[in-house]
Amino acid sequence: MAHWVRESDGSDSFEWDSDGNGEEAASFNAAGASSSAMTSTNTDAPGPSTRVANGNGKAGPSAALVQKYMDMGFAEEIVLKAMKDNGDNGADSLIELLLTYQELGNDLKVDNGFASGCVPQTVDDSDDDDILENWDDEDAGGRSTRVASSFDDSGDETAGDGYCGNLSDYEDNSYGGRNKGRPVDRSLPSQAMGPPYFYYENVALAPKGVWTTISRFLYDIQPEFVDSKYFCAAARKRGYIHNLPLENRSPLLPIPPKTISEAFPHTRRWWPSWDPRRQFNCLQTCMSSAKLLERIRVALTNSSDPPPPRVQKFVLEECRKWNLAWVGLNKVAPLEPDEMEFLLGFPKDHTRGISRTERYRSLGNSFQVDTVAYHLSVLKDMYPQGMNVLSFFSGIGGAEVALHRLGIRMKTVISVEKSEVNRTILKSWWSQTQTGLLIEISDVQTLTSERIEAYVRRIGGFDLVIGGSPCNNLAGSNRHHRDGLEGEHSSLFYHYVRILDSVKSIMERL
DNA sequence: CTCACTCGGATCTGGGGC
DNA sequence: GCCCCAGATCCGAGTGAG
Repeated sequence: MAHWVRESDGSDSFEWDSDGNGEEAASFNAAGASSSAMTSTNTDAPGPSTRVANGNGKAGPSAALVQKYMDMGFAEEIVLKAMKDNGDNGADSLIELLLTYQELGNDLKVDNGFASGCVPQTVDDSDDDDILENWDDEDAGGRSTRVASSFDDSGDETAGDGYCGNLSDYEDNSYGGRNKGRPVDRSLPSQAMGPPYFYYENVALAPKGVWTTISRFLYDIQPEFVDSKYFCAAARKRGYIHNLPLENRSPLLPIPPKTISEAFPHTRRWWPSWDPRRQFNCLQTCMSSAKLLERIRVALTNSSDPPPPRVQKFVLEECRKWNLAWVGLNKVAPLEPDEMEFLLGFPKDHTRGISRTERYRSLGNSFQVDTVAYHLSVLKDMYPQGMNVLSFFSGIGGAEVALHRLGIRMKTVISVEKSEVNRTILKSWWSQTQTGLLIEISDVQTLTSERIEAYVRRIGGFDLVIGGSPCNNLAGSNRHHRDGLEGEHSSLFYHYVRILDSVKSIMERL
C-alpha cells in the first residue's frame, strides 16, 4: 500500500469543525462527494449563513475571503477564478484549485477554462487508524533492531549499524505495538522527486483528517511518524512528510542518553522507587506552577514512606502532566531551559538571553534535533559542497542546528520566522558557527513568487525546503482553538505548500 | 467505560515607570 | 491613577489504547 487508503464518502473528514463559523464552515462541511446533499440538508446551521457559494446565484465571494487567499500569495484573478469554479466544494478543494491554477497560470491565461476534472473533487478520507498504527515497528515481544520509522518496516538492513539496537531496548509499545507487517512502498510520484528536497513536520496527534489533508497537498506522500523517545529521553510524537531517501541514514553522535537517569544522573538519588518513569513526556511550552510543586511537597512530607496509593497517584499524575523531575527530598521541579536544550539536541545556552518564559515557549515548539538529523543525514553525501536551504517557521533553528551537527555546510539559508527573539537566537548561533549567508524573513506573506525567483536566480536554486508549521491550533493540548487546518493558523501550512510549489516550478523553469 | 497524553491560551496579578 | 509588561495561574477537550 503505497498511499492513503481512500474512501469515497469522506463522511468524517472535518468533523471537528465548529459549525457556526460563518462564511466558511458550511462549505467545509460540505466538502466531498456528498456536498450537494450536505448543503441541502444542513438546515440546522445556526444563524444566517454567509457562506460563499456561487451556486447561490448573485452572491459573489466575500471580499474578506478573497483577501485571505490573496494574503496567502495568490493573485486576485486566480482567487476569483478558483472560487467560481470551486463552487461549494469546500476550502480544501479551493486551495487545490488555487495551487493548480497558479502552476498552470505560468503558461496559461487565467480564463482559459481549465478542466476542473484534473483537480480532485472528492475528499479522500483515509482510515486514520492506520496512520498511527505505525508508531512502533517492533515485532510484538521482540527486541527489534529497527528504528521507529514506519518506512523501515521492510528491512533490517536499513537500520543504522549498531545504532538501532539501542533504540528500543527498554521501550514498551505505547501505541499498541501491532505490527501490521505492512511494507511501505516508497515510490514517489515523479512530481514529488527532489531536488528540491522538502521536509515538513507537524504534530502527530492532529485532529482527524488533518494529516490526510496535509498529505494530499504534499503529493500524497505518507507521513513518517516518529516518536523522539527513540532518540532522547523525552517523547515527541511527530509526523514528517518528505521526499528524502530512506536508505543509509545515520544518527548524530554521540547518541544521547535515552533515560532520565542517564540524562540527569543527579536526580537518581531523589527518584522514589514508586515513580516508574524512565522518560519524559512531550516537552511543552507551559510550565507547572510553584503552588503545585508546594502542594506535592506538602502531600509527601505529610505521608509515610512510601506514600499511600492515593498520594502516589496524585503525585505521579502531576509529574507526568508537567514533566517534573526529582531534585530533592519530596521535591519535584520542572525541567530547566538548559535541560530542555539538552534533551532537544541543542547546544548549551542556545536560547540563553531571553526571558525564561520565552525560552520555554521557543523550546517547546522546536524540533528534536537528533530525530530530524537522522532523516536529513542522507543529504551529507549528496551535497559535499553544501546546500541552499529554505527554512520555514525556523523557530530557534532546529533544522539549521541539525544540518550543522551533521557536518553539512549551509551555503545559504533563507529563514522565515515570525518571532523576533527566535530570529535573534538563530542569528546569534549562525554568526558563531557558520560562514554561509543567512537571510531572515519575518513575514511569510512577503515571500512572493517574484521574491523566490529572485533568490533562486541569485543562489542557483534551493536544495532543501524544510519547515514545521506552528501547531498551536492542531495540538490536543490546545483547548481553545483546535480548528485543524481551517483556522487562521492554517494559512501557514498553505503558505508552505504554496511556496514549495513556487520553488519547484521556478526551478523547473530556469 | 477508564485512563493517559497533548509543539496552548485567556486571564489575573504584581511591579515598574510615568 | 494608569498603562505596560512579564510571569503566574487556571482552564479541558479530543483522541486513542486498553
